Amino acid sequence: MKTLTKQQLRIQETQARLLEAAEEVFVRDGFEGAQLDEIATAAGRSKGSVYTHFKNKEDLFLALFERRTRSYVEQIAHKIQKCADQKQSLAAFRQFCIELIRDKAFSILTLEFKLYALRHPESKDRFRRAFEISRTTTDDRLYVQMFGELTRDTRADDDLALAALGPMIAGLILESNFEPDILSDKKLRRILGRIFDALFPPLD
Amino acid sequence: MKTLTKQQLRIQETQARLLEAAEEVFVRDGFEGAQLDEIATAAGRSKGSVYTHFKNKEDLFLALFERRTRSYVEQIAHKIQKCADQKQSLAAFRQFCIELIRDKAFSILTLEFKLYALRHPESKDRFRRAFEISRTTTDDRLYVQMFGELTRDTRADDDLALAALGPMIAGLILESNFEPDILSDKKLRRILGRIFDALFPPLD
DNA sequence: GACAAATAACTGACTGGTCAGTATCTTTTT
DNA sequence: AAAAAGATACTGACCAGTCAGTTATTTGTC
Repeated sequence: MKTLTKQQLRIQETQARLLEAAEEVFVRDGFEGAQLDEIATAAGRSKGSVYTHFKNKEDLFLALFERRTRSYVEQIAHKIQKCADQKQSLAAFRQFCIELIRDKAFSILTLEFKLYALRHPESKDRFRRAFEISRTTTDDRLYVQMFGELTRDTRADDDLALAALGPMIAGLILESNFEPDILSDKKLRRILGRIFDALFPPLD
Repeated sequence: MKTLTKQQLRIQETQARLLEAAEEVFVRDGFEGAQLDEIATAAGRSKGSVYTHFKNKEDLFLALFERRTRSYVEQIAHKIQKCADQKQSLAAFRQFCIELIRDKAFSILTLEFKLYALRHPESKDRFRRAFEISRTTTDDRLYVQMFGELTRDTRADDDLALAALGPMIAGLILESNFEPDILSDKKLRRILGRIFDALFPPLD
C-alpha cells in the first residue's frame, strides 16, 4: 500500500464527508427535496466543492447508492464464505436479511433510488448497473454456497425461491420502516422464518 | 338519487378531471416534481381552479390517494362477498392480488405516498388515516370471509399470515413494476401460489 | 343580482449550477 | 534548501429558471 500525499488524503476525506452528509439529507428529504447547499455545509465544505468531486446532483446520488450497495454486498459475501455448510449459510443469510430490513436509511435510499431511475430513463442504464452490483454478485455466490452444486437439477425451483425472496425482503423493508409499530422484531423473525421454510425447504 | 344542477355536475366533472390528471402527473413526476400548472392544463382547467377545490398540493395528493384506495377496497370487498366458501374467497383474493400488483400507477402512487408521509410528520395523522381505510376495512371482512368464525382459535397464526402477506404483496409490487422483464406473469403466479400455500395451508 | 367557479397575471421564495478568484499543496528549478 | 512555478481543491457570490400559492377579474348559473 503506497502512502498518500496530504492532498490525496484531504480529497478522500472531502468525498467521504460529502457522501455521508448526502446520505443524511437525501434520506431525510428525498432527491428533489435535498439541497446541495445543505449537504455541503453539513460536510464542512461549500456547494462549489460538490462540483469538484461529482458531476452534478444525480452523480452524487448515484455514487452514494453505489458505495452503500457495494458495502453490503461485500459484507454478505464475506459472511457466507465463512460458513461451513449450506444450513449455516442459509441461517447467516437469514440473519443478514433482518439487518438489511432494519437499516432504515438504506431502505429509504433504495426506494428513492428506484423511483428516480424509473423517472429518468435517459440515465436508466447507469442505475441498472448499480443494481446489478448486488444482484449478480450475491446471486452467484449464494447459489453455490447455499444450494451447492448438488441441487443444480432442482435449480428451476431454487430460481423461483430466490425470485420470491427479493420481493419478500423488499416488502418487509417497506412495511417495517413505514409502520414500525405494527411489525415488531419478534414478528419479523417469525415471518422470515416461515417464508424461509416455505421457500427453502430442508433437503432430504 | 337526487338530480344535480348543471353547476353541481360541472363541479363534479372538474374535480374528477383534476384528480385524473393529477394521478397521471404525480405518478410520472412524483410529488415534488409534479407541477400544478401541468395538472390543471391536462384537466382542461387553470391552476387557480385547483385551489377552488383543494386546499393545496398536498391536499390534492391526499384526495387522489384516498379515492384510489377506497375504490380498491370496495372492489375486493364486493368480490369476496359474492364468494360461496372460504376456498373460493381465498382464490378470489389471490386473483385480486395479481391485479393489484399489476396496477403500476397505483403502486407508484402508494410508494410516493408512503415516502411523503414519512417526511412530513406534521401531516402524518391524515396520511395514516388514509392507509387505515384499506387496512381495517379489508382485514375485518377478510377474516370472516376467508378464515371464517371457525378459525378464531388459530387466529394468532392467521395474524402472522396476514402480517406477512401485506409486505409480500408490497414487495411483489415493487419488483414487478421496477424490473418487469425479470418477473414474468407466469412466474408471478407461481410465486404467489407458493406464498399462499405456505401462509394459508388448506384446513383439514 | 348574488354567488361561486374559473381565469390569468403576478409575486416571492427558492435552488441547481457557474465561475472568477483564493488558498493550499506538489513539483521543478536554481 | 529555498524559492518559483504549477496544479487543483475550495469558496462564495451570483444568475437564470422554476413554481406554489395569491389576487383581481371575468364568466356562468340559479
